Amino acid sequence: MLTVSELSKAAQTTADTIRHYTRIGLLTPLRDPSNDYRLFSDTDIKRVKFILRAKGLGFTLSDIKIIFKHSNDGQSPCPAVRDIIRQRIDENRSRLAELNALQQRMDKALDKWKSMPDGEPNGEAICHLIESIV
Amino acid sequence: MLTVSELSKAAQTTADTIRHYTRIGLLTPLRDPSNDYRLFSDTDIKRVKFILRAKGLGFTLSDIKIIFKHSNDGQSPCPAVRDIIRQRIDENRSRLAELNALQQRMDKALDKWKSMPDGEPNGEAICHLIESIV
DNA sequence: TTGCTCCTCACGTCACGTGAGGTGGC
DNA sequence: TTGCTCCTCACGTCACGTGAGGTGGC
Repeated sequence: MLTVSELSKAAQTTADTIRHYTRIGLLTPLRDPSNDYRLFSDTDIKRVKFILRAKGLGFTLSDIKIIFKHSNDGQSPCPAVRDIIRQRIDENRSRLAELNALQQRMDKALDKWKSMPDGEPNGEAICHLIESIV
Repeated sequence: MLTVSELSKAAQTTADTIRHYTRIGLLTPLRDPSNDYRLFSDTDIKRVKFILRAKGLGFTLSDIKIIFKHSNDGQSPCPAVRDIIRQRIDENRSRLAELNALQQRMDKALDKWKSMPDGEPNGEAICHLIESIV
């Protein structure tokens, strides 16, 4: 049996993360009756490593909850896993497009501002640099 | 004088957003004593448009608060604006790098999984698709 | 009475991180 | 007593969105 910090070391994460996963039901440790410490099994090491790996592939904790549920119910989680990652890929593509567009706007602005003086505040503008951008 | 929804229309946003900006102190409307409605001025239209424009350049609401503070104190906000956008550009660059790396991992995984069958749950693996990824 | 806009809490989002205050065994 | 690990709240993060429950004038 492992304590919170032992598990966190074995799975290469923090104790607070382990507590968080316990809080939201991704882990269900036993409790030591004498001091209420969480008691994890070796299987929990696998579970945490699985969680971290899935997160690295873009799965959210709630996605992972669904995967665990299928698996606990004796169903193959694989079809769901394929579906979910397709969604996450689409979302990430949109996010990337947004951030790329933002990056261009920022670069353009900073470049334009190089040739502009700092303005003193007046009734007309709050900051003419920002207001000069379309 | 404008109500919440009138201002939101004039500035092309939602009434809830206007209420939010009021809550956090970016806007400080007067109040109608008879019904406690927020009362905005024409200057507030400019302010909200400024907020939306700055957000579009990657400034956070708390950045914008700082800009407003400088401007209200009679100082030019321009030097701060240049500093802040450089930070936001750096942050966005890191974020983009992360998301690009994630996109590659996801694409690679989905591609690899095309040639792999769905596995039935067993004691060994939770989902062998995910566990097959380094 | 109905319909419309306004109001104020206060919670939810995502995945934790961070105090604050307290416990148990060496 | 000191030091270490553990525990449980409960709030903060970012920018709102969303009920729930109530008001005021046509």
